[in-house]
Amino acid sequence: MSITASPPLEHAGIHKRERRKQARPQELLDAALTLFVEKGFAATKVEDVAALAGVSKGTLFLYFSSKEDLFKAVIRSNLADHFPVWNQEFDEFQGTTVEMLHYAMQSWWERIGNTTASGITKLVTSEASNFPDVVQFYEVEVMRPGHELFKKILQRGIDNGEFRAFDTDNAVYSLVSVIAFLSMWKHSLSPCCTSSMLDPVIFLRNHVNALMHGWLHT
Amino acid sequence: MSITASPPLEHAGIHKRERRKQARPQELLDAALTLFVEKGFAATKVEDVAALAGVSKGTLFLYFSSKEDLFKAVIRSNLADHFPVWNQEFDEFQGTTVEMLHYAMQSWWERIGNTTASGITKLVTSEASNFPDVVQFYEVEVMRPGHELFKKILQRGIDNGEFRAFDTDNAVYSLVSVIAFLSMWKHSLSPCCTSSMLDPVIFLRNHVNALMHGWLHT
Amino acid sequence: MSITASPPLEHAGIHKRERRKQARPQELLDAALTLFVEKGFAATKVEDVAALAGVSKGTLFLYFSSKEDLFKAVIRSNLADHFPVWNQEFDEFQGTTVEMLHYAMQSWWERIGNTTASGITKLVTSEASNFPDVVQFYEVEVMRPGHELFKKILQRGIDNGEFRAFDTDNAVYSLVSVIAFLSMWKHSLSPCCTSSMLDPVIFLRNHVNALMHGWLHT
Amino acid sequence: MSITASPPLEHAGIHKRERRKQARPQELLDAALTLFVEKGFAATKVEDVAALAGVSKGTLFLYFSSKEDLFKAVIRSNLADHFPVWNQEFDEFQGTTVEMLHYAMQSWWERIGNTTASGITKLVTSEASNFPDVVQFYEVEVMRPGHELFKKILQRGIDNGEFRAFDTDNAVYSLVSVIAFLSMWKHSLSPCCTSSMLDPVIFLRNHVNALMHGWLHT
DNA sequence: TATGAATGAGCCTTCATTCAT
DNA sequence: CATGAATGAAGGCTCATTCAT
Repeated sequence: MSITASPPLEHAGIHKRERRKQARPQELLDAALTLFVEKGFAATKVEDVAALAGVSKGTLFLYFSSKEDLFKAVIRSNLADHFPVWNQEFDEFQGTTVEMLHYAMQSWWERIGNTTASGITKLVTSEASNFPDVVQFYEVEVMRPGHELFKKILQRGIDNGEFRAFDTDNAVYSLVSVIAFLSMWKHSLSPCCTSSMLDPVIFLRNHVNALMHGWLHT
Repeated sequence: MSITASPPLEHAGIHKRERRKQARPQELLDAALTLFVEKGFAATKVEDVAALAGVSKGTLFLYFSSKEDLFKAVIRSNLADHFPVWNQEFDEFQGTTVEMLHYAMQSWWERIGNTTASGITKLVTSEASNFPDVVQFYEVEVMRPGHELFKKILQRGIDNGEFRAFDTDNAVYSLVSVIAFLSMWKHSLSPCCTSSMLDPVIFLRNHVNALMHGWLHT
Repeated sequence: MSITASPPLEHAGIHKRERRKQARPQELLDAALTLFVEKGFAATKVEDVAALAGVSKGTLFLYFSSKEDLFKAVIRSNLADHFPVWNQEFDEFQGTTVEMLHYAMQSWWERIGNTTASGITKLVTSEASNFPDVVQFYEVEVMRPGHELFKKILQRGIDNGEFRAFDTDNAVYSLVSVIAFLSMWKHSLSPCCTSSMLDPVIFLRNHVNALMHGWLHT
Repeated sequence: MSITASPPLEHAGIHKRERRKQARPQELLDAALTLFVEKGFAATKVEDVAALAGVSKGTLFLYFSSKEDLFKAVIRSNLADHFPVWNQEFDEFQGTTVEMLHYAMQSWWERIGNTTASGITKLVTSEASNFPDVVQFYEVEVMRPGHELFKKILQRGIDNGEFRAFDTDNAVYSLVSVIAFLSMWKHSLSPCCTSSMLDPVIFLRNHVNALMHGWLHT
């Protein structure tokens, strides 16, 4: 639940104060994620992050040495944790590759996309040029593993004869692009666009279906 | 129509200085677009915008009452000019709808995507929640007309029997999402990601091909 | 009587912990003196003082109500203990006044100058205008007794015919100034000046000799 | 008079505003010197420096990139300018070396000691360990040239037979120490010590006399 | 007593905005 | 119209001080 899997604390030795101390970093990271995603990095004041986490300005600096450090920690703590799980799910998956692709997209939406966590994508995109090293981190820890995972899925489909052979590298971007798009949509456009309804679940199903009919043997 | 190019004005009785005077606002808008896209709104200093436009800080405020006003003007001035042309091209287009879709995507890349203009998309997305009214613009001036244009194209395909009947509203997003994705890619990730090669022209062709095979009659 | 040395207490019924408790204030004063002299009052953090004394930040405030209070206590506790001894030594001194002056200067260097205690002089000087009342202490407790002691020595020399009559008040400053100078030298310049060698013992001997014999040919 | 010897500005082209701009740095340096000497570096707020110079906080940062930069500029601008003059005066001096020494000390007092500039010595001493590079600068630009100048004077006295041969290196410190002492006295002790009168001019004369003639009966 | 997590006033620094020239 | 020196509100960060444990 927290970053550092913490042993049960209910026993005698741990006081309320101490329990707060251990929870603080995550509370601050959550608050920061919310505000960074909502207003952008520069437009968010550390004081507001602290307030949202229920602490004072000074407390934040007990746990993060600077606003930028907080930014990196936010990105780090919300990424990359899912890939081990997903890679394992991929290895153990029993159904067809078609089902697998649908499952992958839908579970992304449920676990990430429909969550504040997808704001990270928007955040990294928005602030990329101001924090090149963060982008490096994002590329290595998120983009590349994600790309590889999708590529493996597509290759599985080709290998077992479901799909005809095609350029999987480019095809991955056809999947990734809607993930990026829905991240933007959720955190940027949709809150402001009263019209323009879009049901992500249906959209994802249709999108994958359309692509796959193009990839299937005729 | 590009950022730096200006149509020859020597024929009229306009002196060089006066020409500069008239060009000022546009030069400032171009400079602002460049920097806002590159660094974000908050991280861009008006002084740098002025410097890039070749004028002093004070001059900028002769034309735009505030930094926020400049931001909105940047968005406004870079929107919506293309749709009349595209709508006309659509009406006059002679080939198949498949060809038409490829043409639409490729010409978007050539005229917008591969240009500073696509930075608008990134910009609006990045700063959306701080400027809700700007998103309103964008929705009315860009997203909605774009959606309608693609929808008309898809409907044309259905009407003339090329495509089977399908949910065109959602299908449009399968096209729009890659446009959004490539805008982000060009202005955020690709400048920082040394690896992860992506050829937009090939990607767009493959993407449309895959989708259409899904949309075609089997 | 030196800063760190503490007389053996084991004989009494005082336990180790209690001994620590009684030693706390002095340990804090020693730590504060060290850091105040080294970095100045403002640049010294109370947390560092506490850490150097081996206690927590909170403990420091159990003994001193504020950083300023700590500062004043540092000055107070390091002053004035030497003059009774020196006055007695003066009264009992058997040799010539020339010998006496040399002895006074050399023993100042050994007992004070070459010790953290001379940092007090630097400290008072550096922070004087921010703590005028501290300077009052210092004047009454150190400068005035010191001046009187030197004046008595010089007067002794005049009285017993070793010296010709001269303005002893001003002459005292010729002695005091090198004491002040060596205090500064030890705690400010010499740690930073790799070149500029100065041997205080030799310098003090030469200085006193010069004052007494002069540089001219007789 | 100012740092960058400025051409006469009274002619037409220079407006009031521009004249201020050229005067600002020196005004700020003067204000900073005053406050740094009076309260120390850390205890001085840049806002107070700006206020004393008659400008706003922001203006100060137009001319100095940081408080530390201002500190270094203060030290730099008030030092080292006198040595060329003094070296020349030494070369052209006609009288005896005894007269020369008296002249050197008295003119130091008039031109530096009795001025805010002597506060620099106190300032460097107080903040030495926090700004080691400043001390390096001070040693090279001030202490060393000063030492050499005095040494040349003493050597002149030995060479022309006025003085007997003695250790000039150490003797220089007998002169330098009173310079340091009077700097401290003026800026630290004397403002707080209502008693303890000290007339620097008389003290300097007596000090030099004593060093040269000694206190003993001949 | 001792601890150290928490606080928040205060300071350095930035930068959008103004205005005298 | 254009300039750029000047402003001052705002925000990141520090650190003396408090207080629950």
